[in-house]
Amino acid sequence: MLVVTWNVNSLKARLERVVPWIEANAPDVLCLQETKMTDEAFPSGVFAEMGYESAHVGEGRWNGVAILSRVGLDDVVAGFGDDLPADPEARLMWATCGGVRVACAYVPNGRSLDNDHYTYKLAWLERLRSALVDGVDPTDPLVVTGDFNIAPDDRDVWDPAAFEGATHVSQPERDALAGLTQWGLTDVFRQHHDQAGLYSWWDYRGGSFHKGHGMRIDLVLATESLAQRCSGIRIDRDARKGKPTPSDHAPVMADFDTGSL
DNA sequence: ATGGTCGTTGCACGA
Repeated sequence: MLVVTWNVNSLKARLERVVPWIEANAPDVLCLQETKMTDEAFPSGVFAEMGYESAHVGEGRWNGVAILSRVGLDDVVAGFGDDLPADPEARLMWATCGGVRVACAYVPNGRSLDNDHYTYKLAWLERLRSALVDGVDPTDPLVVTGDFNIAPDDRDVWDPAAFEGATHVSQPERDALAGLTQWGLTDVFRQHHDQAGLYSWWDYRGGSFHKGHGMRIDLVLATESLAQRCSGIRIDRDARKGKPTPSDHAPVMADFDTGSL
């Protein structure tokens, strides 16, 4: 089962890149972030014509997440699925696809360490951890994937020194991510790749992609029963190139041998 | 190609 996460930075603007990418790569499950559209505008008919069921949790101008699947799409839940007041922003959804529970997450950016949005980011991650603790059996096959807006360690940042005092690399953010892994999730990319310099996001500004100035912030986290079935994971840098304008994120593609699940 | 962002019911702000 090929599971992909891709922050598309507006599905409306990116549809002419996303459709041919799906045709070329045939993901079984495709998790999208930053669709930036309402549920009414979500092009479910386009995906249905390609053989995909889909569900979308959107709010309009900002945020928005979706899950596309050609291996079933059941028990869709918007948000954290807990009893607390709903998150005001459309950043999380769940579905069961091909026997795997899938969570598609767009973690808040944080903006800067002294910003209220950074506090929101840390609280959001803790709420996700609590939702896992309260609602998921860690021995079940679960993948939590999406744009985490966190570089797990310094190998995941083009110049760690340039990010001192900035978001995405701060210890509280990395600790919040560690809270998820301590619950039972594994960053499956690091099961297959040790080296530094493998990124999933490059700023549009200043020719960052051309210079190799990126970060690995789009993650595929899996529970142990699923992580041990991951046969490979790669980042499709080609999707960050060319015209029409690409997203500033590349798709991350993880293969799982789910036949025995 | 000797610089260099993109997206939004935008025209300032978030990423």
